[in-house]
Amino acid sequence: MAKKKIQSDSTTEEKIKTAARKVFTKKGYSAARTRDIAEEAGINLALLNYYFRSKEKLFDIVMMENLQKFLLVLGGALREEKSSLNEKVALIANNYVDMLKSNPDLPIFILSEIRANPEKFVHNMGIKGLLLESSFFKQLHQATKGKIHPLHLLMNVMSMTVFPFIASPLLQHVGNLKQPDFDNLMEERKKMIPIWFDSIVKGL
Amino acid sequence: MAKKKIQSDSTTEEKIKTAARKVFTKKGYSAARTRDIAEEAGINLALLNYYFRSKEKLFDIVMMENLQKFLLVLGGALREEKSSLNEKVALIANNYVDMLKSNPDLPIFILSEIRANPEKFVHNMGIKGLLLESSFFKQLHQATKGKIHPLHLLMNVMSMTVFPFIASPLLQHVGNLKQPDFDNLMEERKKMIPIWFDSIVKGL
DNA sequence: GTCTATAATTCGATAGAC
DNA sequence: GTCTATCGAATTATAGAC
Repeated sequence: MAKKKIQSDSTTEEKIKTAARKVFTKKGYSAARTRDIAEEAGINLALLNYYFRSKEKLFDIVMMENLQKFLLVLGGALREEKSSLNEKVALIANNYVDMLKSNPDLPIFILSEIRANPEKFVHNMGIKGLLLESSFFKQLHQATKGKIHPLHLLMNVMSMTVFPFIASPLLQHVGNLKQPDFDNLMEERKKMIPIWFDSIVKGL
Repeated sequence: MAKKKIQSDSTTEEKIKTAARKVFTKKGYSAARTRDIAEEAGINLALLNYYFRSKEKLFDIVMMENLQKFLLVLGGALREEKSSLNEKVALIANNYVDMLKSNPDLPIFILSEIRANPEKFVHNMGIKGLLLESSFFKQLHQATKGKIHPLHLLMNVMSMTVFPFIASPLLQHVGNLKQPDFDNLMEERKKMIPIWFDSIVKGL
């Protein structure tokens, strides 16, 4: 408990983890090279194995951190007990857009690696029954009036928020957008997604 | 023009391409092994290079085919001149769900590879100005009443349709769904997405 | 056209000096 | 703890027999 956490990247171990996070998240497990990580960290290749034993063990750490970062946004809404459904949707949209503007490669990294290795990562995610028993899910269920599965509404919120970041290179091309244009659209979505969500619910 | 196309997989070249399509689409460029492709095709490794010269050249063929398959669904809606906006949305949702049920790895493959190599694949896509000048885009623009960027509406349709397939391993886990349950949800979305889209437009 | 055998390179990991 | 040097396995690609 008495950690000596002076700075984030002060120790060699932290420098390697920071570099690994950057390289793995950008290129994925298979395309990432341990030599790239070592160079990015400004240390020698041997040190990587000295601290983390293998590429896979280092990757697992990065994967778990990234998975937690991604699910924490949704988890934050689940822990809000007394807020309304629309407030939770607004919270999710806002927090995801803010987080993904700084981490645009995160969703496709997570979803690719889970798909490549479901049995390995689909556990230890801590939200197995957590979602289905949350007040958020109950609110979703009420909003559907029994007409559709509550998961549809959750899919819609997650889709409209996260997908544009996954498809951004394609969207920017077909929409003839520069990066600032795209960022502006994402900012607009923060306030529009709750409105759209409300329209969907009212139209059921 | 006078092709001798007897069967799809009759020739060795076609067998290799079919195997490559399967392995590359499932695992991506970096994780795919030419040996896996050769084994999947039931031929020797040397034959792969005899027909396609290199892993990368074979990959480029698969990538272009997959990119075309993915964009053709959207392109189909762009070519519908006289149908209404809601009809086009229904067409997109139906065709994407049908296609992605048979090719669940397709979207994440395309979007991952484009992200890994934007400058290489973002060209030759044939829909640069095609979208912005289409009657579909004009209809989207009219529907917004000048309140939001028309791309938002396109993003919403694509998101709600495609994203669930990208995130299916995660969604099936947190929603406690088996594969048939998930497929049923996707079938429901074919008819719900046009309704939800209409609600969004009316709520603007 | 198809195969076996192998070359050439890359990559993850380790031994050993300091 | 950190480095240089190198090993061994895996991978792409090719040479050459049939």
